[in-house]
Amino acid sequence: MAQKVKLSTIADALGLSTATVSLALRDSPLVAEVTRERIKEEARASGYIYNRRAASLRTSKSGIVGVCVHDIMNPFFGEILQSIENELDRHRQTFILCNHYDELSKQRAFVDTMLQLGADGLIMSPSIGTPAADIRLAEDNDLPCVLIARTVEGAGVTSFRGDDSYGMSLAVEHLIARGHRRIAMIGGTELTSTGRDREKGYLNALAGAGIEFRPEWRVTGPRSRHSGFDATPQFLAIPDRPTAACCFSDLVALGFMYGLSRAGLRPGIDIAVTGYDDIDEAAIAMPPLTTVANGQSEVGRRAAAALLARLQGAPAVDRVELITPELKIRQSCDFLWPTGRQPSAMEPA
Amino acid sequence: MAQKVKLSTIADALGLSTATVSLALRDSPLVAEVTRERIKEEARASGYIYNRRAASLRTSKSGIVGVCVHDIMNPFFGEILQSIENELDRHRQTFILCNHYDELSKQRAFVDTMLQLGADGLIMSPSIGTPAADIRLAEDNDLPCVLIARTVEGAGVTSFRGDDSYGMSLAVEHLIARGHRRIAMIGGTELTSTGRDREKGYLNALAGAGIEFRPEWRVTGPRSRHSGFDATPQFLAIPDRPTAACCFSDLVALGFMYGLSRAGLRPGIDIAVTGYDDIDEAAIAMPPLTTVANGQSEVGRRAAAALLARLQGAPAVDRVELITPELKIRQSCDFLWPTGRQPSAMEPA
DNA sequence: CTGAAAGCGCTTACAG
DNA sequence: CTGAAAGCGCTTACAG
Repeated sequence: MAQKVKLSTIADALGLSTATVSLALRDSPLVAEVTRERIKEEARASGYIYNRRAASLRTSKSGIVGVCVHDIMNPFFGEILQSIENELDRHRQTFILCNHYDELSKQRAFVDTMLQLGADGLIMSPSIGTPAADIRLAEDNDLPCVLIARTVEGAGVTSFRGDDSYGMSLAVEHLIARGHRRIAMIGGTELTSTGRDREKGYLNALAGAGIEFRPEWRVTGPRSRHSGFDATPQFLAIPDRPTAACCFSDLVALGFMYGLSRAGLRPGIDIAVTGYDDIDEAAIAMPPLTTVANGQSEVGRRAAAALLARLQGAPAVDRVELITPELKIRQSCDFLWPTGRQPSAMEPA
Repeated sequence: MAQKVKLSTIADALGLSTATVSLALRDSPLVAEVTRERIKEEARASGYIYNRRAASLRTSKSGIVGVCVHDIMNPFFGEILQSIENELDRHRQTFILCNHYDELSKQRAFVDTMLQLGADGLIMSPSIGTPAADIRLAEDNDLPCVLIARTVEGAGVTSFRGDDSYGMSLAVEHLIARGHRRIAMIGGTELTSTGRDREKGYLNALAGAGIEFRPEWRVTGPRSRHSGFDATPQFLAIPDRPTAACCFSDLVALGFMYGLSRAGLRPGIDIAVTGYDDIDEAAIAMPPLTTVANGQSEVGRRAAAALLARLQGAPAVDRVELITPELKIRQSCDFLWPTGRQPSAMEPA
């Protein structure tokens, strides 16, 4: 390329002013149809590239929405992200993605960048340890925020997520209804609202059935497939071994089932297992995973819509919007292997 | 917040010029130590936010590197992205991520945005159907590109990827060495260099062992876990059924193994299976997946390093840098189930 | 060591 | 319907 072409290049070539060119390129009816077409043609022919920094500096709108989550690779977020992206696309907002891996420093670097770039809004699944002040800092600097999946107390913004406590109780009640009395819960942490709420649901369901919870049933920590796998030995070592395990997420359940198989146990037969999220894989897994649909695309859609409303000037509202989860019964709590042989789930391993 | 604070706000408060403030904030030795500290303190106290658009407009450097791949949720890319991010972080470049889902229009929108934002560079796994001209457009507008995972002929830039043909031949030769003569290949498409090269490796290995390829062995298409699962019936319907399948990727293999189990067949026993990529899950899967390590973190690291060199002024070079893959033998080609029972892989289903 | 001034490429009142 | 001019918030020579 010879010289960078800018508005004035086009204006000069056509004997017009930059004002007219600027207006025409943005389809302003103020510019005569013919002029507009000549301008667009010239822009195309000269390889003009719109300088968004300059425009944004002038207008203080950037057309950018930042989206930041802790685990981009988790299919749970995949679905949320896709529905956010759809919604944003339709409003011609550019979607900028970030994976903070639950590292506060990474999240802060991203929020800073968004601030410096003059992003119009932010959607995030807040990192473990996010202080409310971090959210308020963004809000105070004209960067409207909407939260997904997790809640930050006192942040003063809306967060969209599934009703984790209710959802987990659905899974545990299902297990209880199938005759299980010793039920472990694998994964999740006190450090997130998700972990706390799902544990609450587990405990509530147990209490509701008059089952006395034993602390050794609670295996905290795992939030990924691999750590679900790694938790298996700890589960197997629980005295008076539970016959069932409700897992923090599908990923944890899937890894845990691998671990069970590795130990010579048959998930769904020797040990009943439930997941959480109902990711795509749950339905094709072996055994197909009984889980809780978490409404991810609704979370994404509504979060994006809420942010878009904020961009139009709607005020921040301090509220959590709960999406009602739904139990998906498949076969991981009572599985008939294709060979035709089906021992009872209660049969000792 | 009352008023937006900018350089001049700080300058006025301290009785200095914006030039001095600007210099001080960027740690210029031109500014006296004491002055610098006073300025930084004032910036902190007043909640100053650096306006990157303004700076970037002035300097025509943005500190942004765009990264665009077709499947962010694939752990294969997860590892690449993480190593790119590490490398970029160390050079204080902001990493902006995009998932183009193999849709050319999404990729184009992203490249456009990067151009308009004045990004410094671009790393991408080009979408199916990317014309070389798309890459050249970016390069011609001062946006240096480096490709990963896939190659675009004639683009004139460097691409980093595994030696797919060699890698696949490793997997197939392993199968052949274990006695298999009827070997299917599941997944991948002619539309990407990856698909073409892996198929080439499969065909070469067959030919090298004097095995005559039969067209019905080639099940094209699947590139995800779910489509690998869905391909199972087609595989099972192949006349004179193959005893083994080499899969296009680990994800395809994992889905295919689910499909096999669903059909009452035992992966690793009734049908030998290989994957490709060696994602984290391969080692914990049941059966543990024999696969080909594809050097993803090296791909990421080297691609980032190459881009960084371009940002320093290194010229574009038209070359493909092949990372040598490595066979990882686990048990999916010869599996001993924990129950102790181990039928031959050749035994009819 | 610090300051005054120009300029990056847009858009937006304001005139005409 | 079109143009002249100011200004968004920085940084960079250039002076002093």
